Amino acid sequence: MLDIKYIREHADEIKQNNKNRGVDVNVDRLLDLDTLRRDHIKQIDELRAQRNQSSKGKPSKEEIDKMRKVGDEVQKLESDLAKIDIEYHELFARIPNLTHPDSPVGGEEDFKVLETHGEKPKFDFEPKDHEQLMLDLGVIDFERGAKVAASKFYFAKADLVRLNWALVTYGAEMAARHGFVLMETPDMAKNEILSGIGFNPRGEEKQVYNIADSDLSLIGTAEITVGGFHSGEVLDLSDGPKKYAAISHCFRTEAGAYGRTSKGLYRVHQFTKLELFVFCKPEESERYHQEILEIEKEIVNGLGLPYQVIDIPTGDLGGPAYRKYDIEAWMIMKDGPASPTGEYGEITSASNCTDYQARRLNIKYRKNDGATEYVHTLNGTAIVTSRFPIAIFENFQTADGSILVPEVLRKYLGKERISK
RNA sequence: GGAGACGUGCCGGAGUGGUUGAACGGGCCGGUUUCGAAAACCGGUAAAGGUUAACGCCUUUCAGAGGUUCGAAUCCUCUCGUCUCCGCCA
Repeated sequence: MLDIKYIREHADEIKQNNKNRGVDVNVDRLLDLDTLRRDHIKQIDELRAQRNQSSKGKPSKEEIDKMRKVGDEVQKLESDLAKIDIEYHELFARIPNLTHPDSPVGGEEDFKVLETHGEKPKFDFEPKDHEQLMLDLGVIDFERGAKVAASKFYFAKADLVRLNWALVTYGAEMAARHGFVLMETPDMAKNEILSGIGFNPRGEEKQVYNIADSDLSLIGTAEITVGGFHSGEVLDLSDGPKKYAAISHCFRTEAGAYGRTSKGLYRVHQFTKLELFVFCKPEESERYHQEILEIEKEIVNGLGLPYQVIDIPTGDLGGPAYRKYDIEAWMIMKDGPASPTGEYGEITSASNCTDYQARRLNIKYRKNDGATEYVHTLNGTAIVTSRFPIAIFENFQTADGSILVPEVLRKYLGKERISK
């Protein structure tokens, strides 16, 4: 959510920004509704003031009659206002965040490569993709995942489980070293928290599973629960920002995603993720955005994966992000392009959401002068237990079909090679 | 899951239909006093929205939503949460 005052005063900028982001919202209609809305509020306030004036003492019969009429009028205006509010909020919620001036303008394929690290592997044998490798090693079972739950669910087994745990532990220790407080969160959240973070819990574009007979949904990322953690609070940031590394299961319907890269583990309905989240002062958010990216790079560097860092273009930022960096690891992905380059697949994503989420979730901090102001929120992936293993299996496979475990994981995994 | 109690400001805690944004106490901030401090005394201490050039004025908010009423923190309904007891369980 943006500041309606800002939209009023910068309508043209907002329209251009929406266009860059590929979002079609009728800004003029929103501003009309805003005017109408304020007009109604003004009238209601005036009538209420009248009524309050008369209710100070015990009113006479005539006064009661008069006040009854005022009351009716207020009620009518309020019901009109309620209707206006619905459309107003519906439009307002669809306006995306402002955009960093350096974000490349364009669609999904117009990303900018900022950095490239590591050497792509050279195999002196025919390399396999992760699905084949995992099936051969007996560490994954998609068929039974489909039997028990649905297609695109899976059972991880044996050393894949150990690898997942090792990755999470490795990532968590790295995050903790950087001052992030470790957290396990609920795997469900109220729909109002989902929308506050920018997920749409209902409607055609929804990406989440709803829980029947309740106001809850399964979370698509711990970003939702950690963001909600401080909702409605005024934070004390005098000792620095609030930094959390939160682990949760993540559930995604991936509706409409078929046909995109869907081989193996790349796009599944459930995975586990360690998410970094920061609540900070507005002037610090660009700095912590860099810090999150640096930690992600440290994690991926430690694993020895070849990767590139990309600056996400305006058309692919989603609603809440002001700027977003993804790390894409080199992958085989024989089945189709993981990213538009055809060679790299997203394994992490770091977003600066400025005050967009904080406004909706009402998260502020107290400034030195005692006033309050919305915080900035940032989030980034530390570890994901689906795409990290993809990259590890595909990059570190050997001629006999076994997988060389990255050095940093060996102490957690207890072995240096995953083999039959 | 069953039975009961409760949910008021930064905190404790009054308040059962009409100057109650809310007594009283604590905390915090400012001042007086003091060489300084403590104590004492005095004053201040919410947020959101509307309006205004500004001072200010107005509206809303006593868990949340809805209802009754000319008028609700106070009455009614539902939801959420907390506590106690029972059951169940990791």
